[in-house]
Amino acid sequence: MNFITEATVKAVKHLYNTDITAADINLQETRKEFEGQVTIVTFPFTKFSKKSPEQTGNEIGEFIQNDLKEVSAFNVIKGFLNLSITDAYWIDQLYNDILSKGFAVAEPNGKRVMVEYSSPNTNKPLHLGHVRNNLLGFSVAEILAAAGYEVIKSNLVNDRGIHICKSMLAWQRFGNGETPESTGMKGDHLVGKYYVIFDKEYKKQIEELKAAGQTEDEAKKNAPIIKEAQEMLQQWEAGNEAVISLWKTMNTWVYTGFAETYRKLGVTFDKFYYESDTYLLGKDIVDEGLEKGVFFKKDDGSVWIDLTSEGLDEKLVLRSDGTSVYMTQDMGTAQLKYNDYHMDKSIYVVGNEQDYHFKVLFTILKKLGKDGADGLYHLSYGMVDLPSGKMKSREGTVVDADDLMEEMEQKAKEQTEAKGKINEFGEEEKQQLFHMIGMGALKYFLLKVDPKKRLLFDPAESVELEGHTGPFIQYTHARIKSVLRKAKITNNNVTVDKLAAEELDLILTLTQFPVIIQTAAEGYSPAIVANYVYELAKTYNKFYQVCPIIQVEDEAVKQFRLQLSAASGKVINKAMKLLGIEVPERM
RNA sequence: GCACUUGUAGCUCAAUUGGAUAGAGCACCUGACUACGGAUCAGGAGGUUAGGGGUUCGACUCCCUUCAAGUGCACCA
Repeated sequence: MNFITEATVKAVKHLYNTDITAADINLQETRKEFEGQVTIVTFPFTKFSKKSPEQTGNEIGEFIQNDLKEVSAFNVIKGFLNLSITDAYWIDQLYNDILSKGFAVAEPNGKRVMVEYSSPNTNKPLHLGHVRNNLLGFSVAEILAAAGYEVIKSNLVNDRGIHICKSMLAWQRFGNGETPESTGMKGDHLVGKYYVIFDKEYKKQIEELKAAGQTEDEAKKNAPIIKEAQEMLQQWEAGNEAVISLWKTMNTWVYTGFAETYRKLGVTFDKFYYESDTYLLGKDIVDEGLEKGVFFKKDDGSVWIDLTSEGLDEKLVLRSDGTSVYMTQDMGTAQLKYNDYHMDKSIYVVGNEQDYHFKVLFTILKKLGKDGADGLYHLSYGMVDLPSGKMKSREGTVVDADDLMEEMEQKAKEQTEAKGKINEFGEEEKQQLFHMIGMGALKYFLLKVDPKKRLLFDPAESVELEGHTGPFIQYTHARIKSVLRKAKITNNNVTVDKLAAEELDLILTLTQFPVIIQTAAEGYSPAIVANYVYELAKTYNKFYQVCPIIQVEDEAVKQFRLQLSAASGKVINKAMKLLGIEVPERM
């Protein structure tokens, strides 16, 4: 729509002798109830036109209509100038833009971005909250790549700390040598089982101590099992061979399990960082900060930064005993990542309970004048709630990722078999399809909501395959493919005299796709893509209902509609790919 | 208590970033196929955009305020 903007700039210059830029022009799609396809909001121009909005609109409209052969008519309603663009222009858009190879393929913008997501703890399996994180991270990475960035997907694995020692200790104590092989359990689930066992035992001991007269706080500190876990952590840090060996063994179980979950989720990573490697980093940055006067040292030796002038608090960056805290580590890891990749932007996909932490971290790095500090962004997302309330691991109300995916596939299987359209599929082909549909439902359900909002996960609604869902869009794709199987495209450039309203709508929607990608990339929001592709599928279905394709007699019209269908299928496929969702040929 | 986030139809979500009469899906009613795929389409009903003020040609969107929900405010990660 650049040519409209240019003509508007020209019109304003000519009529009112005022220079404006493209940014001053508010272009939007014309609302359905009015004539035209493109609308210019002319209220802002009245400042220098010194005329009523209507008169201003008419003058600009007249100028543009004379200036551009593509503009066939215009009308003005209040401060809205609606332009009608010729069918010939839209048909040309279909062939030379939408159906061209380069459509919605952004030029590389020469910028590199890292998206860090997933970042699991290695003491328990992934749950629904992680699923939201993983899908968001993966999709944002795809969208950024489509918008022209070079993308590195990274995963910072939290593989050390007291929580890991808890699982290790409980396994040592109560495990009887169980392994994933001996039990047939997925490794991450097995380790998670012992994390739960630890917690049970810990609670039991707390109760015992309380019964013996200790306060809650005392009991929590003095329970023998927690002391043992702490001791184990110290041994781990001291490099005790037996502890390290157990740690390696159990972590390997977990990684094998995670790899399976990631594979099913369809997410991938280019680079893994491990906290066992990075937890000591950042101390040199503390020194640097002290030198630069950004940090200060208290009498007890602890190091702080004063952020009260930024509206934040004082924050500890190094303990009085010289050991690191979370912040120290994250400063060091940020530096490490930057040294590795020199990226222009660095996205952290982390839940919104850490908003404050990242605000502080980014402020510190900026104050230190670190390279890349301006490109830091916390993609903060809301928690996932269940209809019964919050997910709590200790109360066993978490939704396990593996179980969830299994259920979704099962539901997809039932529904698909009931339709009976894929009876000739082989067994493996069927399984793939069920997985595709089940995951399509799950992914779409989680991604269609604005990331920053809390998400209510209603299991009954999530397995729904009708309405505003992933399978609805997949179905539309399968339907298009079915049409294209039955009638072949033989003419690649056929034209028609006049477009039906539904055809025009469809082309208009299709042309928006590149803009949608850019908007989604700027806002780090898969939801924008998700809502767009739903709109597109609906628009296609409407077209499909009203406009016969194969049955139409006029061969030119038939060919044109086939092309339009092919274009729709292509864009649906691409858009869904940005969400990490596959679309089937039939279902 | 302080800070941040959120609040839109009965429910789950949109709204081109300040634009026209706030749109979809689910649920509820009414219609459309012996088929170009009905996992679809057309229509009906459903709203004081949490409440109240303000800013302006124009406010779900910006500002102030009240209310409600969530999260954070460790020498934990």
